[in-house]
Parts: sequence; structure tokens; C-alpha cells
Amino acid sequence: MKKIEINSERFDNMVENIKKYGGCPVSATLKIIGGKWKPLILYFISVDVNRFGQLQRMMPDCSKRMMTTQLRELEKDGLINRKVFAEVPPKVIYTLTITGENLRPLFGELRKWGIENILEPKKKS
Amino acid sequence: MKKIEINSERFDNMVENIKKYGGCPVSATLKIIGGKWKPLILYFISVDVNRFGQLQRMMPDCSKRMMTTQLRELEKDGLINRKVFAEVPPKVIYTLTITGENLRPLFGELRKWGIENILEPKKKS
DNA sequence: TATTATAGTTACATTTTAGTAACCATTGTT
DNA sequence: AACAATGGTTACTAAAATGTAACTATAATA
Repeated sequence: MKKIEINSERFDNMVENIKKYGGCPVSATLKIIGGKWKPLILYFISVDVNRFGQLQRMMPDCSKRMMTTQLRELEKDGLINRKVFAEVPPKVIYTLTITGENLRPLFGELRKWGIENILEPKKKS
Repeated sequence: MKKIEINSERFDNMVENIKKYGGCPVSATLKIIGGKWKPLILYFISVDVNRFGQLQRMMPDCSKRMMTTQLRELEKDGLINRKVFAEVPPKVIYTLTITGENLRPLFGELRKWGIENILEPKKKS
């Protein structure tokens, strides 16, 4: 009986992903970018609204607590970088990672579908 | 002072959408397709796994109750049609609406990003 | 007569997510 | 001495999402 060889680190990763996302890449993606404030946060960071306080002022309905948890999740999922400066008062800036930048075409499609099908749907005479 | 004319039905719709989605087409889209089982349900319906029981057998971890609520929301949001046949035992089939079909390119992007960035990310040597 | 099949509904319990408000540390300013 | 500015954390509460199990209807079948 022939054995299959597979990089074990990669295998663990696959198992982990199947557990987390059911192995479906669409569900995986939605889980990662689908947080209540994540699209907006990613958008603002992408246009250099990149500090905690700035983000808060742009999204006054997102509480500090929510802002923190959303940012931490985005960081954990590898979409943003968090850079802390050793200053007082504290200074932290957020930037998109490559993975985060890779979202651009996807956001384009999400936006397009939303506009054409939800926000400005063609009236069916 | 000049008045702006606008179709009032359309205006009400815009107000409604801003309330529901904050006017952001990306959030709007994610809200509609982001339900726990919705991508999978839409996928199965798109490949003609189109009856309640069939869907359940494909997704055993989705309870009847969840299946029903997800299907009802998809219907309400105009992504699927529900056709009831007057038979015993009951027969219901689900199909994608045009709006639902319009999701295809978007799902393509979601899938692509998920594969390239989550499920099979290139190792950064 | 009991059972099967389909497509659900309902009540209730549990889990997850999100909101609120108070608190923290440090330095500079009034 | 008190307060502002920044970027949070923490405990507690409220609300929303989801799970579980029992129940529904009707005709055909064993």
C-alpha cells in the first residue's frame, strides 16, 4: 500500500481551515471580512484614515470596544498591520497587509452587486 | 429657490436602504449573502439541489429551523424563488432569481480570494 | 392500524455578539 | 492641581442568533 506524502504543517493548516470554515472558500472569506464594521474599517485604512481615534470619529456608531475587537480580528486574520510608536500620548497606525490589499477587486464586485441589485435596482417596469 | 424632483417611491427606498445598510453597498451585500448557511444554500440551489429535504441532506449541520429562516430571508431579499406544488406529501422547489444569478461573478471573486489568501496561502519563505 | 414521506412551525434554552460606562497610564498644558 | 490627549481594557448588561426537541398536516403504503 502506497503512502501519500504531505507537508505536515500544511496538513495541520488544512485541517484547521476545514474545522473553521467547512473547507468552503466563500464561507471562509465571508467570515473574515463580514464583521459588522470590517468593510468600513478596511476602506478607511485603505485611504489612510489609519489611527484609532480617526477611525472612531469616522464611525461614531462603532464603540471603542467594537473598534478594538474588529481591529484585533483583522490583525489576527492578517488583513492589517498594527504599528505602535513609543510615544506619549500613544500613537498607533494601521495599514493594510498584502492580503488586505488583495481584497480590492473583491470589494469592487461587492460594491457593484450592492449598487446594482440593492441600492439602485432597476425597476421591473 | 429651486426644488429637486425625485420619484417618491424611489426616495423612500433610498431612506430605507440607508437605515438598513448605512448606505454602503459593500455592507449591504455582505448583510444579504453573509448568513451562516446562505452561500452554501445558494450554491446548492444553483446546481439544482433545489428541494428542502435535499438541501438538508447536503448540510446536515444546518437544522430545519435554520434552513427555514435562511431560505425565507433569501426569498425576502429577492435572491431565490419558492414554488409550492399542491401535492401530498408537500413539494417545494427553490430556484435562483435573476438577482441571485447576478451573484455568480461575485462568488467567483470570494472563492478566489479565499483560496489564495486563506485556504492555500503562499508561504512567505 | 401504524409508519413513511415532505416541508415545515413552535416554544424554550443556550450561545454569541454587541452596547454602556467606568477605568488605566503618561506627558504636557493651563 | 486638574485636565486634555491617545489608545486602549474591563466588568456588566442587553439583545440577537442559533440549537433542540416536540409537534403539525395529508395521502399512500405495509
